[in-house]
Amino acid sequence: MDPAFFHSPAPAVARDLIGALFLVDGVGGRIVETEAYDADDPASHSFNGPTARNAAMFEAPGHAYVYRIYGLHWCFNIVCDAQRAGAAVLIRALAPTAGVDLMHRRRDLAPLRQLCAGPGRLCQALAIDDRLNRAPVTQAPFTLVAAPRPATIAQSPRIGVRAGAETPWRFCEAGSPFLSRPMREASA
DNA sequence: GGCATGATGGCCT
DNA sequence: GGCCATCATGCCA
Repeated sequence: MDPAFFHSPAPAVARDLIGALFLVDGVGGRIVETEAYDADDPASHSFNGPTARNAAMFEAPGHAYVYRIYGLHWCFNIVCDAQRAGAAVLIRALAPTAGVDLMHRRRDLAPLRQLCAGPGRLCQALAIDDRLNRAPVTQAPFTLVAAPRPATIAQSPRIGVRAGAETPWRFCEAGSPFLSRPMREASA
């Protein structure tokens, strides 16, 4: 994928990544769930400016930002927005397509639907940790290929955030069984 | 199905 | 000391 893909603001990149193929060392699948964050966003790690932890968010678009959450899980983001620093897209869930057996073993034999259904789970399945922080996602060991056709996108507030809880910057492939949580009903 | 809780690190006030 | 962009497990229904 061309680095220019990541030059747009975070919500646009988050939307456009739905359906893209994402692999680490040939293991992974199609992206079915993302969330956008930027520096004006009180839910974002970049909201209060650069720190040692979030330094990768201020790299050029197309770099990885990997951080540890709750002391034990990893979360994987891609820096975006060529106009303003501190924006990134969190990859939250994949539909597994490649290296399913290996992911199954790494995930302690979790069922297929839960192999990559959540930011911590997909990092475990793809063996992502802080060694990949600040690495360019346009190069090995990453493979990132744009979606062959536009997916049907559903949109909702983000999961697990308090500040900015109303901002609808979660993007999902509508109807996918591999989401971290079902899309909230947009009732009548 | 829902809800409560523990694990556990780094950053914040 | 409290708060997290989380997950697995246990209990109860």
